[in-house]
Amino acid sequence: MARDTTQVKAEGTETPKRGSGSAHVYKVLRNEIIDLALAPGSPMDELQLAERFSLSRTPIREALVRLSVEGLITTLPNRATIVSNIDFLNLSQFFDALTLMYRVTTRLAAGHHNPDDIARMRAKQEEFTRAVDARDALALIATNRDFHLEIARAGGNNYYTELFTRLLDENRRILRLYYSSFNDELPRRYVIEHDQMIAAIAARDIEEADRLASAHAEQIVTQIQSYITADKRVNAKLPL
Amino acid sequence: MARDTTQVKAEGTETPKRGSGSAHVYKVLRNEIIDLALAPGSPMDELQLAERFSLSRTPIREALVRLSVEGLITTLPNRATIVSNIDFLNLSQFFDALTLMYRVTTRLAAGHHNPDDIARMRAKQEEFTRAVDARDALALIATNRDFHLEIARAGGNNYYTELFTRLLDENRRILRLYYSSFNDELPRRYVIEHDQMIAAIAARDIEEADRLASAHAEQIVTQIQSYITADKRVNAKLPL
DNA sequence: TCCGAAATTTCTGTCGACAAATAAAATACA
DNA sequence: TGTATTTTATTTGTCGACAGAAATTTCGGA
Repeated sequence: MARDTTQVKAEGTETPKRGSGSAHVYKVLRNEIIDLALAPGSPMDELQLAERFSLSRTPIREALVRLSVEGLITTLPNRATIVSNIDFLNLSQFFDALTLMYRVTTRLAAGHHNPDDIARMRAKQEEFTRAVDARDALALIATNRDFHLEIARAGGNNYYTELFTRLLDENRRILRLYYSSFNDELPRRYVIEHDQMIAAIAARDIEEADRLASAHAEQIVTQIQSYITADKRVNAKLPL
Repeated sequence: MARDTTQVKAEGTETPKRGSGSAHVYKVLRNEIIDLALAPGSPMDELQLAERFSLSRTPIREALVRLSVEGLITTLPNRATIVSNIDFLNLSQFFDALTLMYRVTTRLAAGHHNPDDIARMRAKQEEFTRAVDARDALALIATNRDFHLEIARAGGNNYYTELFTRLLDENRRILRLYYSSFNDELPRRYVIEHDQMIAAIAARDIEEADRLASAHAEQIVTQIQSYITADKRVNAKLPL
């Protein structure tokens, strides 16, 4: 019973606040999808979700539409909507876009940032370092995402930040598949690379920031690729 | 009465087809927003739209959520949802992203295309040329968009195609403001540049394709900028 | 026992209605 | 006459219900 997720009580158990219903459902489901608490392919029954969140089907439906636009779920017309599969066939597209966004956002951050941005990056980097020290693979994946999003925000281009968010979330979903095979080597290197990136951005050295971002992206891409090729059950994940 | 758009009859007046209601509303509204038939800031009354499309509020609402996620409309909580303003303050973000997508998609097309792709590009380019010959500014804007989207599709990266679609639609919206001030010079040049781009892509000359895409983007950006600076009523469009 | 058609069930898409929240109008007061 | 407050009206957010489509089950025939 993969869909038997724990009941979610409305936060505070007080005023559920008019209009917040669908937003709440959206956030919860989104996190569950990204964290793979809801497996790709698992059905999203509206009636079941309505019961779980103690809401009518209408706000549930609104949340599902939002998720659908973002590509996190797929709706079969007149049939069940399911959690979107991770598309292992188009991974190269994904890697290409991810690398480009790493580079572009880092470049922009190097050019556009203000002191507050650097402070925020350092804070996120500290969280990331803590996750590495604690050998908490899940927190590591999440904080790494947040760190790079902070750079994107500092870059100040919303079009890039939005696409990058999507890509990093998808990345988080993929990495989540392999979190058990994490070793200690790579994360250590990531900590160092992150520090270098912050330094280059703070120094407004665009070319150096770009170089570091490229190398960092390369690391992550090859890491994922090695996980995938090492996975003997790869055929189990290929959507047919 | 800017919102008094012509009544839309269900296509064919036959079977409205279950499940197509909201999709239809979405498409129609999307086009009207992009074509500026619905002016930025104009309210999207659900009841009014329901009456206009002869539907209940539910499918209307679903379409509005879709548009909202794409940023085409803005929803004030518990209040009217309005057509999003064109953000003249963040134009540089827009130009930056547009230029990058022009370049990246053209590069990918030069590397990934197959013969069918070239044929499709030529077809779109022919439509564009016809619009230029007919001095039809509106068709010119639309067919230019379609031409470049065809290149993006040939490139084969859905992440880029999606972002590029958004950017080109936003561009179409901006250009629509200035269609009356179009002269004959620039479109002629665009026809030539488009032909050169097709040739470079067909020859799989990635660097040349990139160079042409950059130049093309530069043209368009400076064109828009000159329109904006020449517009004395610029303050009327600044969202306050 | 196995296969195909009919019946049933399940779930989505749509509808009309009600309640909360905001905006607009009306009223009271200085 | 101008401003603050109450009242009304409009509009969104949510709900329960119904009808159509698919999937599932049941039933009949070979």
